[in-house]
Amino acid sequence: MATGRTHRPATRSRGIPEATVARLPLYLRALTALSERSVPTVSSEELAAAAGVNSAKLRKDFSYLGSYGTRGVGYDVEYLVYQISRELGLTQDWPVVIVGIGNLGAALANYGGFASRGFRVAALIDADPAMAGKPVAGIPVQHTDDLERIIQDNGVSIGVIATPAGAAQPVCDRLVAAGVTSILNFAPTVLNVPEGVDVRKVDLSIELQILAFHEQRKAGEEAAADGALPPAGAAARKAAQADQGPDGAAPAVMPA
Amino acid sequence: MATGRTHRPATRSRGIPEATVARLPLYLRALTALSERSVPTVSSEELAAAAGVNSAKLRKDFSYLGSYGTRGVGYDVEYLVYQISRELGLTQDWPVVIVGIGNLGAALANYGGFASRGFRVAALIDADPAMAGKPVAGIPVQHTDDLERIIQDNGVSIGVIATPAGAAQPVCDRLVAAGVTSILNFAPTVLNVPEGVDVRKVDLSIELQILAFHEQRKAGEEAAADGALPPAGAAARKAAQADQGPDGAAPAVMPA
DNA sequence: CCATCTTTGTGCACGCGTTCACAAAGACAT
DNA sequence: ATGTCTTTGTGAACGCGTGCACAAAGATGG
Repeated sequence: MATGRTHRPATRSRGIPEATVARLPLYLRALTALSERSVPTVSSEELAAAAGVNSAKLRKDFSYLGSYGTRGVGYDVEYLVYQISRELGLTQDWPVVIVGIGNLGAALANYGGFASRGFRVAALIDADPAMAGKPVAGIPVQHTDDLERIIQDNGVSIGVIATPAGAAQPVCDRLVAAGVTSILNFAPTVLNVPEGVDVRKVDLSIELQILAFHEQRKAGEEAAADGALPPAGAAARKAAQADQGPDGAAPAVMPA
Repeated sequence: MATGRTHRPATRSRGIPEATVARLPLYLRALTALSERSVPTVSSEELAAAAGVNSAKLRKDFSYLGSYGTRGVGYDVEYLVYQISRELGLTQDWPVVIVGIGNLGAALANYGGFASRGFRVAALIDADPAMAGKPVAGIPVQHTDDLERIIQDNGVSIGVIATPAGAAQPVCDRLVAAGVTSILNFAPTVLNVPEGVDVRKVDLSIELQILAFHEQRKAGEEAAADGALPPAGAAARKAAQADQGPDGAAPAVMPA
């Protein structure tokens, strides 16, 4: 989403599909685990199983990066770790700022997964003056007033927004104006950004709602499949006590 | 992902595309905002802008749910809120358990977005005996030993995993065995689940790595576009001080 | 009642992503 | 050196999702 590139203009057309890019971190994680166990090589079948994807897909993904495998043997784990890291830009250091140090922001600051792969929490920023100076995860919180200076001083190009929904867009605008070109948004809002700025969003509520949709359908199907077979899961138990099936006649509001 | 349904077997083939389902919560959020402002109707164009999608896509999405619009006028906001809520299964109550009450788990428990839409945190579960009984977000933490009983007693079908990576799969197995059929996974691991169980994953590290990829490419393109135009953003500043371009000759490890 | 104007609903074409299936490539044993 | 066996890399077909563009539908004004 929000991958607003018009084309592959010049610079060499090594266009790696977006879907592939999204899987590279998955492969990298699996490979890192193998590396720690000192496994020298791995086949596409094994690695695909570890990453939870189809092996043909994995091979095609790697083919976009170049031919790094050896037929009859597989892939050299260490070499592949390096190649993927380089492709993802993880061989360099990425200073990151987190804006909005509430429950979620603090949890993110404490999250170990950040530092593990080239990402470094350069600063924590919050609008609450009472928070200023207070250390979270060993880093003192700074006030929003200094946002622009902080971005500039640290050469930050990746920002994480963990503010309430209402504050997200203004914060986003200021981050972008200060030079941030990639944003990870945890606030439940659609962010408007100029071309050239990438936004990825993480929304817990949306994920749950998608799960609820499938859950409801499972319950509906089980209920529709007659009461012959006894309900086994909690979903069936739930469906039994649900007042309204998934496709009942509209009970509440009706338009004019 | 992990939408392991073989087909639409029977029950009526009202197959709503997965991509559409993923957007429904987005529409619902925008519509709820309109509803709170007492806006009676909205056109596909306006709503699409608010949700950040193409208007044709929005209309097609709604067409899967039925014909709820009025040509020349638009959509009735209240009616649409109800229809989407019903389709997503949000007219009923979904008890949810959160397993793993560390930084992230606690933040999730405190997150207001849960309760807002039919989701209720039924229980918090952690493996640390020292946590047992301690209230988080007003809910006492219970020990992992009681996991099965808690699931059963509360009729839980949706579980949230916020444990360390190593604990995720065992916890997942126990949740599924106890009747949970939908899992939201925050642990950085691939979860193996039997057919019929849906898993959605949220991985902060992966999102950042995807951003880093695009960020690196932007920096590379800017650098390749000659030094004619002065570097404007922080990314360009960063690229200038980066030791290695995105496509330099392999410097470190090399395979045999 | 008719004409006009707005907005929906959708047929169609296009592009991306996935998967199968297989030929080419190389390791390894004899 | 040669044959066999494993595994990669990819051509090709298919299906899904997206967006254009337009006809149908209904509201609205005269």
